[in-house]
Amino acid sequence: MKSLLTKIELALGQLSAAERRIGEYIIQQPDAIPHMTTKELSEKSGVSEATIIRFCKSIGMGSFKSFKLALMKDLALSDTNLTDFSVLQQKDSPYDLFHKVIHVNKSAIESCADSMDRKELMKAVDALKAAQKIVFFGVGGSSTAAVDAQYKFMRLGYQSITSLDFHYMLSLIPHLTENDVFVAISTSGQTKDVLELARFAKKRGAKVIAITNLNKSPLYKEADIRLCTPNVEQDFRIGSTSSRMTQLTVVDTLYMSVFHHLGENVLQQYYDARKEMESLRR
Amino acid sequence: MKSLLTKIELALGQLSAAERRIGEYIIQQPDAIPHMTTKELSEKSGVSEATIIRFCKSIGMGSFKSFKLALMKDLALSDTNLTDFSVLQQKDSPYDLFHKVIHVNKSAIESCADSMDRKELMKAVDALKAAQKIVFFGVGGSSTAAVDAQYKFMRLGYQSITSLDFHYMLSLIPHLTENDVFVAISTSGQTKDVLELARFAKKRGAKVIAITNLNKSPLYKEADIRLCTPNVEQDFRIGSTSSRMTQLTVVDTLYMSVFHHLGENVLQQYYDARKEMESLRR
DNA sequence: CTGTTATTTGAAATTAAGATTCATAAATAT
DNA sequence: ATATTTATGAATCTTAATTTCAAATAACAG
Repeated sequence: MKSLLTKIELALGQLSAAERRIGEYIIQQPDAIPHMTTKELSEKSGVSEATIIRFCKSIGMGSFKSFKLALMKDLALSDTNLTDFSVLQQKDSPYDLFHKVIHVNKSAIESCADSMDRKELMKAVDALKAAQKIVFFGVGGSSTAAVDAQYKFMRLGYQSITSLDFHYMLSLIPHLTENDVFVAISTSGQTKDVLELARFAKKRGAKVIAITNLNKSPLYKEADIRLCTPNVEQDFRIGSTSSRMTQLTVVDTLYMSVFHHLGENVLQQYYDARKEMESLRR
Repeated sequence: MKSLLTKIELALGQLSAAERRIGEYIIQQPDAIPHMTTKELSEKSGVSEATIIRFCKSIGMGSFKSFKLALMKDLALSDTNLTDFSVLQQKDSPYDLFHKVIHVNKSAIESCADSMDRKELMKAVDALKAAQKIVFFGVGGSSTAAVDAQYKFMRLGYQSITSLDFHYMLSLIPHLTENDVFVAISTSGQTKDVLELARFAKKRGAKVIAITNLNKSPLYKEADIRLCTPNVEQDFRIGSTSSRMTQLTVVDTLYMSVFHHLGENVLQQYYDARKEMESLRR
């Protein structure tokens, strides 16, 4: 069966100038169409609303609504949503951007599967399970993952530490031993602060786990255990948005694995205690 | 994973009389709904159109349209039910868990589209654009989003503030004015600390934006602007993993929208300055 | 009880989306 | 050069979705 998009492509020749404009626009950004209105689409593609309705009829759809539905079904099936999405259009409204963000974040997470090494992951989980102290460190965009990880492992009963302050860390690391784990988070693997602290921690005998892009960076080379995030396009406009999603996915995995090993009762304790605290407050 | 219909069935108890009527009608004739208009459905189920809209919000859908779409997807998928994922198997290896986490996170982000209201989003972006100070607050799992947001808006040149410390916030809020924005982040919308600070900020005249689940929580009701996250299944074992992903997606959208408005040069400045700092250090 | 407040609800009004009409301009044929 | 067809968008109309508002009812405090 021919996909709707192929059909449009073939039809392009037969269409009038304005209708062709719409067709081309749709082929470029098929994922964006289903949540658009005729008005939006008309503005973005530079034709009138009337022409859009005519376009739908031209390619054999009874109404704009049917067209959107058909397109949606099509996209869901063919999974062509890998269409390069990078371009931000000048006229994008917040709602457009919202859908683009959803798409970018989803595909970032999806591509996590490619870069992860099964054995390294297992090693990391084993190390964390056995750890006495766990220290997380990341700066800039990567601090989000560090903070999140710290919180999650604290909930599991670990002595779990993080700070954004380099000097705080400098004072902390001397107390690490070979029973402890230092988790260094850096997308590029080249961030000076992270690298230096990781080296320091390693010198103290702690196991160093790196959550970093799959590449030949210093951090990648020097870590004991490497949990790799995919090299998602680092658009400086989008910032670290995508890489943060991948880092968090790795963190979630570590958390789930350790939690799964410890058993449910651990968290139950946490919740019971928390409830009590809640009732005490004020 | 729970189907939309199961979700409705479970919600029946909580709903008001009229809303329950709709719910029951939908459960009886699910296939018929996607083609109906609010008017038709209101006639058939014997309630007003307004109640139908309210029903959609009650079960966590941003609009009647989103509801119909979600229902359609649900019905289409019900046969091809993928790996039932909800249960964690005893023998799951870290690598298995990794793939489950990927799946859960992806679908959480996907369902963001259902609960977001286009107009509220626009209002939020406008408010942020015009803001003098922006304060983010979230505790527990939601602190991650607050920290991330604070960082992102700082990069855009805003006076952007967050802290985990309730008392720090208490000292900060008196200085807010009607030119400022307070962003309250809470999945449940019932967290005491968040709620109290949001009220306080509102009293000071600041605009209150809530990033919270679509439900009838106090925070939802009292906020000036509501950015709703979907009611993803809250398994206490998985923790706030999914809801954090949805919160971050909302934050990303706000960031992208404001950035897109300000123009690229803003961030360029930030990067230039940062490079210089880097070279100065040590 | 009684007055007060919150909740539920549908009628009516508003807003937004989609489809149609019609005048105009360009292309083509005669 | 004139008539005829075709393509197009502005304005209009129609329908659908959403919000507002006021009445009715339920819950509650004094």
